Amino acid sequence: MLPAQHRLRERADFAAAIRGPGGARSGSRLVVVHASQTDTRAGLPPRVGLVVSKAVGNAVVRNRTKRRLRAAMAGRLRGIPMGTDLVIRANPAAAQATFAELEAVLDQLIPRVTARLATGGGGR
RNA sequence: UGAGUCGGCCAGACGGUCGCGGCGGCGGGCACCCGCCGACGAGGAACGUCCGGGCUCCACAGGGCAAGGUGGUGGCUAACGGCCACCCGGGGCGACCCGCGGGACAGUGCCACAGAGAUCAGACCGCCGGUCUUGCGAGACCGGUAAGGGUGAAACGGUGGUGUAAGAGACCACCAGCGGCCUGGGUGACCAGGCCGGCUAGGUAAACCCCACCCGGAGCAAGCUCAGACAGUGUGCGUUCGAGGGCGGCCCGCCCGAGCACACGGGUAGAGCGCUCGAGGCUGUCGGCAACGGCAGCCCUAGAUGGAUGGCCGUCGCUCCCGCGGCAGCAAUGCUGCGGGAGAACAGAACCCGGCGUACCGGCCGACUCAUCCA
Repeated sequence: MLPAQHRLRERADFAAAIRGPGGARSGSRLVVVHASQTDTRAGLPPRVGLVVSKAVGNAVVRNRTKRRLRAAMAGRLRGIPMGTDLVIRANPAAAQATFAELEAVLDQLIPRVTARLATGGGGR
């Protein structure tokens, strides 16, 4: 688990990051990254939430996938702007990916969504 | 040594590094939070949610019906559809294994195809007797017959005899099976033996049904406490002659009872408790064939809530494959050394226990059976 201040835990926050106004999204074969920024959280630490559905695998596979994504994100929190909420959604292919592959795809996708937020825009 | 049966256990190990959860301690601080240290932190099935309980709420959890479940006997247990022992039936040379194992003389239904006939059965062929015809080979009609053939999963006991025109439990002996009685053994299911009877009875209850026994309902989003939010309006019924409610159905009884139902509109779903000390685990001992129980000592062993118990790296061990060697052997093959490669299952607590069922790479230990060899 991530430190408590970096955890996204309310259902409403998940919905806002995935579907809310002013959100950005970028995806690949392994994962999809959603991001949003709201004025009420300006200056607060970034938060991350994970979505791993049953399509990914059984409980053991889902747990392992979440733990790897969580471990990969723990070292990348510094690179995320203050006040940003991120939701990482795992695709079924993520279950077979190695840790290095997951790290590579996150390094590619996270700068892309945060840049889209900065340009004021909902890059869909 | 080979083949096999049963039972139990394990579920890679160690180290480094970066993290997480609740708990305890210390400090900053004392609203809330942060830092450091310490021990602890998934399974044999945590799984499926198929049974049984505890616990919580429904006033008590009452009677009957319906529905549902269970089904050899005795025991164990909080309880069970579980477990143990035994009985009966079946399989195996054996260790042992398998059985949804009450009732088909309470009633109803069904039994395809084949076959002449399928449950108050049935004369197709055959066998026997009589009458008639005759070309003396036989044929037709009437009657008797269930011993033989043929069909079928199943054809109204089996073998031998008496008997007869031919036959038949028509009669007799023995055997099988059925019913009744008696004696002995066992708590019992049942077993052993004797006598008598009528001579013979199909299967299916996982079809309806009958019998005996069990069962109130809902579930931790149970339930309790606190905090917070909003906004009511209209219609109908009713206040001991009573609406409505009592958590899946119906009736009776009992209880609560001043609000309830419907339509439109509005709001909330946050925190804490429940939440882990329990039919608890381990060891020893006693009783019991055993399941299990009694006693004594020691131990405390996950409690998350977008959901912790992990991510990454290294070393060693295990299994399999390939290559090159060594030893034993006629050979198949077995053991072993080095190098390279691959693999490591099924699966993740969510109130807690007792079971069942299902999934699973492999490894270890013990008891026993059969065959062969040696002594």
